[in-house]
Amino acid sequence: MTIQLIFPDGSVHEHESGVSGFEVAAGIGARLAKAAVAVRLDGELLDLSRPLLHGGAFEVVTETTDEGRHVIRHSAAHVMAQAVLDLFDGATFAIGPAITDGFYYDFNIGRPFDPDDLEQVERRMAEIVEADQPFEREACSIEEALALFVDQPYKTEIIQAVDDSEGAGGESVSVYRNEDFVDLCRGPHLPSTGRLKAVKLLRSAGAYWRGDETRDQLQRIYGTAWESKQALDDYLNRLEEAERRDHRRLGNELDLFSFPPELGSGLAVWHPKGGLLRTIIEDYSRRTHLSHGYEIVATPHVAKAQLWETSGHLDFYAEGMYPGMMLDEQTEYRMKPMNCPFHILIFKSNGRSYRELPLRLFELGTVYRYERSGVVHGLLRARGFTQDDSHIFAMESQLGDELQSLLDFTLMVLRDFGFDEFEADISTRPEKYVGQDDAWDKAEAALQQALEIAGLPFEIAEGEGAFYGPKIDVHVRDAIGRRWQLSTLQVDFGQPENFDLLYASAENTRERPVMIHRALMGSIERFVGILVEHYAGAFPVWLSPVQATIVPVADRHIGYGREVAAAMGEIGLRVEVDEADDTVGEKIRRAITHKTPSVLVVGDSDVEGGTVGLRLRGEEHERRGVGITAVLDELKQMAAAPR
RNA sequence: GCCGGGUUAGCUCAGUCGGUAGAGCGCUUCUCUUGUAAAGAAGUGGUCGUCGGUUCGAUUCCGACACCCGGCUCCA
Repeated sequence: MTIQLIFPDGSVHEHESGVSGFEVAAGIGARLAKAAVAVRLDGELLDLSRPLLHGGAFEVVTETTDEGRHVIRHSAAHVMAQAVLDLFDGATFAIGPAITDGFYYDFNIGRPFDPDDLEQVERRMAEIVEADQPFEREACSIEEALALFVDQPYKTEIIQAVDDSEGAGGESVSVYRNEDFVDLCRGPHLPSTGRLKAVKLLRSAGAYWRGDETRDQLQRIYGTAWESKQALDDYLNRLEEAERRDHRRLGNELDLFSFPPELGSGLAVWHPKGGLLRTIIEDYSRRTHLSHGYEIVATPHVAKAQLWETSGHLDFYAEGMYPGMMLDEQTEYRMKPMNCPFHILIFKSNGRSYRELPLRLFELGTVYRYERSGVVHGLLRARGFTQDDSHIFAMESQLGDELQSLLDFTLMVLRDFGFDEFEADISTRPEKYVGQDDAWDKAEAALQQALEIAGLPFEIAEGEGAFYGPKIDVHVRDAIGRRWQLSTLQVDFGQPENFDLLYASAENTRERPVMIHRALMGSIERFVGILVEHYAGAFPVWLSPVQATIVPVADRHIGYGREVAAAMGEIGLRVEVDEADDTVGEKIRRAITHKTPSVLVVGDSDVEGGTVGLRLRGEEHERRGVGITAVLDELKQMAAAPR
């Protein structure tokens, strides 16, 4: 009996039924066979050794693809589990998937791993790889599997749940064996452990069984595995690059901000250069909101607890709020975790007409959220931060148009800050929700349509919406490909209800408006953190706190340097004169390490000719003797804000 | 909040098997007056995170707390 395999190029090839994926790959080419780690038949990934029993779309999965690396990492996870079970008596193991750029496995060895343990595990893994043990797949019944893993409570639980993602599902499960190690696994795996060429364990950490904090705390070991030593090194270099970009490190080196322990966890102070950077960003934000139909408001940082009861925050998110303060006898006050109730009260301060809608209230509003102690992370997750927050009050009929222009505005802002790769999520109605079904339907459709018109790729996160409305989250990719969630556009049917918001319609009836909560940068703190990492601290000129450093060659050139600085300051450039008693080389080095976009060296010939030596970031050579007017023009142009 | 690791000079870090500490950079001063990524010299700088315990003696050992780091969980 023969089967027909359809290759990716559309060609059809006949093979004997039962032929292995490896044999097919070898028939195509020796190099392909060597690089193969698995095959895909009609969408299903199979081991190279697996007999192919039916025809269909066929593809060889090679080691340099994401899927191929996934197979490598999954096999590496198995070898790690094998090593741990070899080394630690009574060790139990839970799950060990491949993840982006690596893999992990969760264990219980009755104590945490220490760094020496990891080295030992890594050495044992190397021995297993050296032994080149074949991975062998077996199908077994649930009963057989339970007997096989009788000493393994986590495996037993998985088998009993017949978890489709772990075993084959249904009546039987698959296991993989190499030597005396056996693990429950769907596969596929490499043909043998010897195919692992570049594996490294990275760290261990606690993790809950099934991700549930009420269940066992397991010990997770993270590792990474690649198709070659070179690819592993490249990855490790990328990790180092990410570390070099870490906003906490750069924030310190560039003197932008700090987190004094005296203030408490998650609370930043902004140093002069960071304060300037923030102000530039905030000014941009106010400017663009004003030119896009928003009105700026300002609101306090605390309010009566009663307000948060009306808004529902105390019901749902009390544990995320700072505790109350008792003032004026019996009145409790709370720090604000959100700005919306304040903006709502501004809406309510007047009777509103449909003619005023959509009413867009904007504020750089500072909020305080009591983040759990283990989660604060520099500027990216702080306890006090400022949102570029707006609440839009609109008629339901305006929702579609409003969301669409809002999305345009959002993308404009993100592009202005140097992001040009976007992805979005639409989060739809959860199980418990407020508002009418048809209103939800319309809002979800409006969100989706806005994304389609803007041409953004998006995914639908079913049931992930807040109870009060659906939302769009916009993610960007940074300069080294990392994904960050920035903007959120959120429809709210709940708060207008809670606060009994009304407007007078054209027919002079009282109607309930719909609200949109939205933040584009999200939090200014977090946005700055992401910008620091995106630009590795080397901000575009318009954002640089210091746009030019003037370096006098000798003391006698300081006066001229100051004149040049004054001329630059007059056209709005931010300039410093480095008057320190250092050599020219040292001063230039300092300016460069501080990521100043332009360095202007002034010496005898410049004083004489009214020129400077101009060194721009990114240009290979400096330019000598450039006339002042030309420099001013050039820098002014470079420093122009996007709008 | 949970698990693990950590906290020594402004920064990055070494060190003390319990007898109160060191480097590089920075900073200050002096000399040099410099032309495109580190001139030379001399200084300065630490309640060894906080509080308690053990001890003749604690920066070192133990405990609690604070803060940081890596994960988990959470993220209106």
